[in-house]
Amino acid sequence: MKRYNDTTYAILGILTTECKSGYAIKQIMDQSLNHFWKISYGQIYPTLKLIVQEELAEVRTLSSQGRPDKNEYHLTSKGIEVLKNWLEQPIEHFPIERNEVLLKLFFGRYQTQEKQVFLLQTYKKELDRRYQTYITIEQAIINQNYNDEDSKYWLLTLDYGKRITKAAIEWCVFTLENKL
Amino acid sequence: MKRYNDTTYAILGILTTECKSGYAIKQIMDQSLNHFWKISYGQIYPTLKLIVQEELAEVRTLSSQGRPDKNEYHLTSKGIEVLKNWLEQPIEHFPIERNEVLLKLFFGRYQTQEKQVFLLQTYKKELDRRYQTYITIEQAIINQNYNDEDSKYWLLTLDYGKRITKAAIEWCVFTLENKL
DNA sequence: CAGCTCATGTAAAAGGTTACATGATTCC
DNA sequence: GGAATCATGTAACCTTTTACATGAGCTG
Repeated sequence: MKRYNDTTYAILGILTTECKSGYAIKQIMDQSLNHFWKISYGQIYPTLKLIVQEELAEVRTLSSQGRPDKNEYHLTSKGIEVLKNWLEQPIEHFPIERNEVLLKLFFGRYQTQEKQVFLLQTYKKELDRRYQTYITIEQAIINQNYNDEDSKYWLLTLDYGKRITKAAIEWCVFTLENKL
Repeated sequence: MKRYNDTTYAILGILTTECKSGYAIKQIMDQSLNHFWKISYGQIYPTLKLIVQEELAEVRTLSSQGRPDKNEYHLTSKGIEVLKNWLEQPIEHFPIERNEVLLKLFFGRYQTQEKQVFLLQTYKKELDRRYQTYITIEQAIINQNYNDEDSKYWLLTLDYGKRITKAAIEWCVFTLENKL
């Protein structure tokens, strides 16, 4: 079976939900998947074109008065097959995050202690902000989609985000208190 | 001050250590920075060329018999200035890791439970392997470089790696036991 | 004598971001 | 009246990976 990149599979996956336009894909990405996947319009629209070319989805154009036309993409059975096949394949590349904060700290010898403290405090603020965002999304999913089959899995990914973020916050606190 | 990309700063930073050739940069990357930064030869050699062009480092070619010539790159004072300046700048992009495991789990509805379990077990194995690697590197740093000023910071980044990885492992265990 | 390590490098392709262009509606 | 939202899309650019090329010495 022909292979596509992960971005294509991510979009294919989102097309199984209510989100069926380029704009809606971007929205759900920024809201619900933001902690482990993000994507720009510069990828979304060309990828949707590819998906139609490959007959993984069909496009239906809805012209609403006033607003620009909306393209709705609906998965074909081939599209669903391709998605399911990808889901069954073992993971090839386990993620290694690129972390600019750690990169700077790695060369901390060339920085003043004051700047190091500032770096970690800023990082901690960002992590705190994220943690709160996850809780907000979690509540939104629990309130809105409690009978949706998807929500179980969405909550699992959020739990991951929360745990990782909490560990990172604890590292910040510990490092600021004891290690610099 | 002229801006370069993070890869350039990473290499600049490594050139402050004993590692001064393209090959040695790749080695330390794969060993000590691997948990938050990685890089390929396809980036290293062109970037080193750029660094010399920009007069951030000077190159000294050592021809050893038998082995191919070795290029040693030594930072200029301008190079050190550029590095220090970057270290002082606030972080622009806080990392968002792309996680294929979570992406697949997000669409878990289209996968069998059996495959979900396998996915998480494989991920856990990889995380366990990583955790062990961090401990090994930690020991190596403690034994070899205990009087090196850098080692303090290197251990801090390893502590981060360990904490994050441990949190991820705990999520795997919890999810496998209660949530699928 | 096969395979690994040391050592440098390039070219093509893939992947991704940013900036731009367009334009109506709705909210403050 | 200005800003945000809805909505689509492209082009240039930047970044990164992969595959290739070369070749000696050392290890089992």
